Amino acid sequence: MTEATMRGKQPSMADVARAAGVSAQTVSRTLRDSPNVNAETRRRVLTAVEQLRYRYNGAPRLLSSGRSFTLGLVLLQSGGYYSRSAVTAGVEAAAGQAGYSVSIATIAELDTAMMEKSLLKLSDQGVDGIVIAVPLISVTQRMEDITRDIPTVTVDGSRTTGARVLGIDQHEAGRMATQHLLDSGHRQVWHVAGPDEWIEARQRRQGWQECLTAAGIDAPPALEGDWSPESGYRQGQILAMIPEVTAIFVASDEMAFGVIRALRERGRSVPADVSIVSVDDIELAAYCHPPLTTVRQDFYRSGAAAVALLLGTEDAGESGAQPSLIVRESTAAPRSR
Amino acid sequence: MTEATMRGKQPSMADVARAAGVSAQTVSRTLRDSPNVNAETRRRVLTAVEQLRYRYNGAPRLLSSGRSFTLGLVLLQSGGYYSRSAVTAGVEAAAGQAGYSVSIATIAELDTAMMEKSLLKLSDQGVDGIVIAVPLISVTQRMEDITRDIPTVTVDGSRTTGARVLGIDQHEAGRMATQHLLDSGHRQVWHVAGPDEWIEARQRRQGWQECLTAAGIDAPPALEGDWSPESGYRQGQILAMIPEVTAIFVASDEMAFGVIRALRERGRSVPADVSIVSVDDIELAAYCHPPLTTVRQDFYRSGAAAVALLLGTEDAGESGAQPSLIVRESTAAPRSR
DNA sequence: GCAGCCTATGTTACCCGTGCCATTTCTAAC
DNA sequence: GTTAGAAATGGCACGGGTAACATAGGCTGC
Repeated sequence: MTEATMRGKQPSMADVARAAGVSAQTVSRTLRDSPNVNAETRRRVLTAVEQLRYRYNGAPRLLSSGRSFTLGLVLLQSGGYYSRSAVTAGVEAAAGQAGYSVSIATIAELDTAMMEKSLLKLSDQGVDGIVIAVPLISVTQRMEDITRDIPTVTVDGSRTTGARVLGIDQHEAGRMATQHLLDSGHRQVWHVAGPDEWIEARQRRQGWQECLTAAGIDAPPALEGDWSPESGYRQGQILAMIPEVTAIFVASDEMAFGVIRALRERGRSVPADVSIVSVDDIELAAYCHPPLTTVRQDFYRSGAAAVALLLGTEDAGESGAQPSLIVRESTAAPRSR
Repeated sequence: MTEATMRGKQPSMADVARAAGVSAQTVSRTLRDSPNVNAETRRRVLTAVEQLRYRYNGAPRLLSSGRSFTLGLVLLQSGGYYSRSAVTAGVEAAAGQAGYSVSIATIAELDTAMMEKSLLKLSDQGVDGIVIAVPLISVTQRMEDITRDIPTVTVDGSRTTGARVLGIDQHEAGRMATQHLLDSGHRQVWHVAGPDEWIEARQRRQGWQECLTAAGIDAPPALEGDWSPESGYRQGQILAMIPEVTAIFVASDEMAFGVIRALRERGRSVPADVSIVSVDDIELAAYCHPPLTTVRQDFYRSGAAAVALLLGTEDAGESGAQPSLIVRESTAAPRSR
């Protein structure tokens, strides 16, 4: 029958304090697990919280301390579903552990204008830090301006200044994939790369290139997709027309699906005629036909590591998990001529 | 050289007011396009805003309004990567349009305890509404308690009370898939269902069952997977051993990958020996071997519709898009005996 | 018995945009 | 010239959690 009960308003800490017969400060301390609260008092407070259905309100803290205990996560809407999910889960888990919540901003396309908008949106929300899981290489001045005051970590991307970058060793992934094909007896390895804007695509390509160079092989021109299976299909159609192609390193599992389909349609069998190695090890990689030989990466861990870096809680520098080659049936020795 | 400039802090309206030689109230009015502001004053204010790089701070308004303008989104960490991404994007887009931000809570497993924890976490964050994209049928009293004060919408799930449910017509999806197989000449259709806890799995199974019943066929027992390709593989191994199986309706594309692999390993070809229809139309469905005949659903739209429902901004009840059958190569007429 | 310290709790001020009301200046109408 | 009203602007309080400081007991050690 109190006023607070009658009105539609949410109860405040003051209401709880009144009900429990303590001060608001004590309520605050209780809810934040501050050490100096008597067990009996705590119990009374928690009972009052329960009864009044009190819900914490973060706005005042944001107002006075400037900290929201919220991290922003920028994601690309399409493509790379699997890796994105894993990164998201990793970010959220690590953030949650540290008492932070995660606010998302998805961008429809990889485009600096949308990127700016997302960053601005998160910035307006007062996030304490930003994890960018969209590895855009070109960075505008405006983006720099927005993130100047907010700690920012880019998962596997590149920023010109200020922001830190968490690198998974994509270079090594490219090298491993290529080396496996060479070890299987192939004399040349072709490559379907991701978009050149993505630093992980670049690194994988560099790993491929350098591995070939180290083996004394001139790398053929790389073909470029956009991570979608459809783009893999298009590049695969081209590769299917080149008779000497016997081994292809594809920059993602999803594109590899497209490449394999194109090859099959042109009568080139995998792995009998052409061997394929890709990167990601998505769940479906083991269940398609043929099961994909691929380089696995731990995206969950990357996401968690990004948060650790942001919050300065990382235990050590060894945050990035090493890639590992999973050999399945999409690779074989080349047909002897 | 003013204090505000020296400190790392963001400038406030008061700083702008000082710089422009007006009161904070006038700055507020100017920025909100209030009518009663002199043109010359407005110009001075805007100049000061520009110079000080003032950026609006929403926290005080949140404080006064008691609303956080944040929605919570509960997601399952594993499985159904594609649909989850699409739902997320839809939710975030619709929320963003309405001026809301989206805070995520992922749960590792489909489990009521984790669910409660997630809801509690979002509740503690003071979200204005919750979208549950984890369609758990069993709902605990505690969950009801937590969400009593927060508008909640479950995408494709079921809640006992209070919370609203946004249904895609999964029933129809199951019916369409089954009917297509019957139309192709099959006399019997087997089914690999999703977990019974998921209402969408139940509905799809019901659609399958009723379609068979309507055709005067006794439905065989349904096999149950957990949405993962691996679970599809296990059920597929069983079905491969039953000679009379010529047509299978699989409740998700990802499980269908597993089923096909199991059939292939037992020497049963798709679609020559066994036809497969699944649901989702993930991007990879068109690029595997054989390309999947599947029922497409618009998850993005579901996510957006959920937010509309939550915010009461929905234009009409026709929020859920109808499923549509995409015929590819995993279905064919049964081998004539 | 008192200094010294720790524990438990209360009091006050602050964060900053905005609603409400007060005040000033100017114009219009009689 | 006086009054009514509009336009432009300022002053003040409010919202709710929390840092910082203040206060009141209780305990230890000599």
